Amino acid sequence: MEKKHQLNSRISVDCVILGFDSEGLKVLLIERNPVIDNEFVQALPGDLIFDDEDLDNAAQRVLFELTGLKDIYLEQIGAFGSQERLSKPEDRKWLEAVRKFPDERVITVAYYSLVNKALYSPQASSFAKNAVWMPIEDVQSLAFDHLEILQTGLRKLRSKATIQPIGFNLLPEKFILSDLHKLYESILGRELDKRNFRRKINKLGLVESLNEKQIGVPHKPSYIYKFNEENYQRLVDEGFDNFGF
Amino acid sequence: MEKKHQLNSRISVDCVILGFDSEGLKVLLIERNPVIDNEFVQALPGDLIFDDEDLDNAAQRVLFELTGLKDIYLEQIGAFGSQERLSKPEDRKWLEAVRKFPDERVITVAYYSLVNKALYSPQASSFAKNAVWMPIEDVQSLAFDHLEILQTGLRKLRSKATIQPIGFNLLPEKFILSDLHKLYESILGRELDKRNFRRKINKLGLVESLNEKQIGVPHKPSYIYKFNEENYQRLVDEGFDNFGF
DNA sequence: TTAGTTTGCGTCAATTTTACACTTTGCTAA
DNA sequence: TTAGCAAAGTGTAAAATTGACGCAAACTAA
Repeated sequence: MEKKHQLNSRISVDCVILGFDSEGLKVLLIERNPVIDNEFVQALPGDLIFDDEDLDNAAQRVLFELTGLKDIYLEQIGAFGSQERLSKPEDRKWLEAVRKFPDERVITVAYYSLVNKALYSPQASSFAKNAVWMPIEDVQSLAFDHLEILQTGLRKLRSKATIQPIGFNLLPEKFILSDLHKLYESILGRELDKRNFRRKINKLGLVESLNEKQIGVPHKPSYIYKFNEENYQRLVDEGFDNFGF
Repeated sequence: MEKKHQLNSRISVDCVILGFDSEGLKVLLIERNPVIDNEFVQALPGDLIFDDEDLDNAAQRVLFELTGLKDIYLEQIGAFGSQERLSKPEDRKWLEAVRKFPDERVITVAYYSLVNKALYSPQASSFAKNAVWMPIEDVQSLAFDHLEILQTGLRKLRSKATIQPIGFNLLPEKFILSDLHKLYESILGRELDKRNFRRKINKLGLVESLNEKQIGVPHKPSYIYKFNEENYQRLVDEGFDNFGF
């Protein structure tokens, strides 16, 4: 049997940044500078890491360099290392245009986050021509294996949302219950009965009512709520249920 | 600002192989050939990948080369890429003894599996001097950041076990309910009421009774069961609950 | 004043959870 | 043969949770 070699590879990071607003879930994509014609290939923000930075820092840095987004809590999705992940023709051309060693194998470590879209205005820079929020249901094709990464990230988010509360960073400090309701429906991708939803939220003590109401809305105004930090944190730590079996 | 470089790194894989038997959960560790004195450092089985193999294959290969274990279903835990992960003095010495470029940064991708310990007899080879099953509660220190990897793997397993049935690959084809009961107690690390446990298993249709009993046991013999493949698979696909909220 | 819209309850039946103890069966040792 | 051990196997009642519902209240805009 022939002796194989343990050669070097490069490591990159890719970020699945999901943004929530009243229209649903969107994902932050960059459009690469076209190397041929007017081909705008969309991709997750991602790039090679430096040799002297931790993975987590690299993800933060790369995200910032490409989109201007800063101080985002990123959670690892996993590593993607298929040999063919860079071999689509349009990707090859782009790599040849921008990389010193376009043939070198790259293994990527993906991260994700879910943010309150209203708080962030991405600004494309570096090799990103544009940075756009794309409704997840409209995403058709992405560079490299980024579609697979996106789907894995979404699955991870959904699974996480059924175990832990979500929303602290996603809603403004003061919000109404139907915002939270919509958030959960968006994430889980299905309808949840309003009354049962509210009952559960109340039982968990996840939110507390401020004594304020909406004003100027053309319907019965809602009370305004904030998260109960103590209970929220407890549920993050313990999870909703530890058997579920 | 100084221009940083995107240098090469090496990629390794590490395997957290958990084995279940009547005594509880154990983890498969290798002991490296000592480079000084009689220092037997324990480590997860792991090594650098080749440049022409997928991560998943690399994990299979490395596990086989070090321990002889083959055809094990491995699930990714994630990537571990801290800069200091190789910098403990005893690890440095070992790397200097066995690696061509001991200073090069290595990012590792970890995998885990839970197997029926009785079916596998690890045989150390390559740079592994010994391969041993170690009760997880006895693991004190491991090479590199392997303790952190082990803990992350355990957390992942526990979380998975509350969402999906577990046991198909862990118990022999025919087993008794108290085996399954012990399995769940081992994984979750807490007691489960026998009657409630059995009721739930029955309701889910996870197992079906063969018309056989244990023989030769010094107590009332149990009926022998097998998994109901159909229901088992359905629960793997659907999970126990998809809101849990 | 009315129509339109969303909020914010509340209830009932069905299911699930939790806590808890005793009898049965077969073997073993006296 | 018998007594004792060890694990198997079973039932029930109270409490909590779920799921599927409908309707009145509050506010604006026309």
